[in-house]
Amino acid sequence: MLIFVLMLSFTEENYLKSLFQLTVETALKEEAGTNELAAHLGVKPATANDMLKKLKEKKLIKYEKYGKSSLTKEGKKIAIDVIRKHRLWETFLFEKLEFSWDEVHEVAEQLEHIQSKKLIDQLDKLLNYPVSDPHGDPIPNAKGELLILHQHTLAEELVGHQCKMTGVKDNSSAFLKYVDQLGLAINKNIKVIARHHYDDLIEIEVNGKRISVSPKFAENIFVVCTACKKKSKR
Amino acid sequence: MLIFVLMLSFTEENYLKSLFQLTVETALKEEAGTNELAAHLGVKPATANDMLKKLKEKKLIKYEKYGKSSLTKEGKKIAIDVIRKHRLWETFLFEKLEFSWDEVHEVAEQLEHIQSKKLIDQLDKLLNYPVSDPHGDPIPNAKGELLILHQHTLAEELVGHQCKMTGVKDNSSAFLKYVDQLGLAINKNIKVIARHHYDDLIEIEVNGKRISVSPKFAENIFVVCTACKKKSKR
DNA sequence: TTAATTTGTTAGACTAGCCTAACAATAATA
DNA sequence: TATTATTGTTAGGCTAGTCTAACAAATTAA
Ligand SMILES: [Mn+2]
Ligand SMILES: [Mn+2]
Ligand SMILES: [Mn+2]
Ligand SMILES: [Mn+2]
Repeated sequence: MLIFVLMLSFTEENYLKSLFQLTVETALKEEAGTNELAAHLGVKPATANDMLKKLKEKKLIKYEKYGKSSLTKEGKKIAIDVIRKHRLWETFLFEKLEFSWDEVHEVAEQLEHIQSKKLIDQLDKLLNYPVSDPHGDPIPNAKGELLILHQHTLAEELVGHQCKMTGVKDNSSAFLKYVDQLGLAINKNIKVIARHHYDDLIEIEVNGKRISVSPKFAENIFVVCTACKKKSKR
Repeated sequence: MLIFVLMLSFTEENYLKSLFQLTVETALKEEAGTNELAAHLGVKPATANDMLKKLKEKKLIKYEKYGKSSLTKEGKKIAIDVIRKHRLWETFLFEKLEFSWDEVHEVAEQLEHIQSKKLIDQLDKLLNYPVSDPHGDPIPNAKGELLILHQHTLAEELVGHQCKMTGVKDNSSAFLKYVDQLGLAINKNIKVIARHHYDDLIEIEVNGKRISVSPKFAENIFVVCTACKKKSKR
């Protein structure tokens, strides 16, 4: 019996990953538009359009002319696998190779395309089956199961509430370094002191010190409210 | 001041590596032919010819129409860097991820193209600055210095001499598994018992047992003679 | 030293992945 | 509803890397 292994290029894998991130992972919608996808990947719509046809041909996405696109079951499986590899590599770089959390993403973008089941499973084992990466994002397990839980952001937190930082939305090096600078980090306790309506700054207390952050900043910090403990889905 | 980083494709890196392996590393010659290089890379001569022109343009090789090719200083530097990455990754897979020596090469072929100086230097540190890979091949250091020492092969060893296995020439999985099967491994002591001229088999003693190996097999086993201790260059 | 063989080159074609420019369909708005 | 803006598609072109087929140069053998 001949097993057919659908070998995808780096580019194809990246399209599937992007589509996943624009739909399933943010759970806000089931499908994404061509321009949106192109923008997310940093290519022109015409380019994305070609690839959408190709991925449809390979039965990895659902796509109809002038319609939005979504992943098929098979496409989703591949996207999750790429994300698993990305996050395990980020964790490896952070835990074992002394990388800081703002340095890991760029290198993981390359490493996520290495093809070797044994490699990734052994890496998982070496890291002791981590459940989240250095940015607080959940790592899919070997079966492709991914915990998708909606964390709310600091921007949505109520005044007076105590919460704990669980992750970041923006993964850019610039943002992450800024977070470091302010003394924030995953698992830090944050108390929302006040919202200044004059300039929309949010005053918080962290490490026993008071600082003010912008709404843009606060929207990129995931927190879990230690007070109201309410469950939610991402 | 703008620093020009010559970004090479996987393919270009592979051509430089191949050229290095056909020339410098085996020290038998300074230059390689187009057909020879093409065969080593598994492409057609016409394809290699195109790339040779391109690499000449980039000043990474010396090449003249109808002539042999050789690496420039810059080309050599890049080739050694790729080889360093390849062998460090092989060592990592072997030492940290429970890969066997016949499994590492294939994955290292992919990993050797990842671009990150920090990654490779930290990997080197994690592995405690290894000097040779699982196949006994020398690992270039961070400065690009590569120990090129000629080891002779079991096929050249004299009858009656005692020697120690130091590496393998053939890195194929098939060969390496065969070596395992016969109870041979790096650092094993081997005594050459006899040469059977009838069928050219070489009888050796290893692990207290006598076995016979073919000339083809013996030519792919590097040894150092423990008796005659003579120095030599590869 | 001519002929045969080997080695290397050129021309032309193909695919993947990207682009721009022109256009078509859909959605938003007046 | 008609107009405008947005979104998506097509056509055609580019580069990198590969191929085949035809040919040219260099080497080897007769
Ligand atoms: Mn990342
Ligand atoms: Mn991450
Ligand atoms: Mn190898
Ligand atoms: Mn090796």
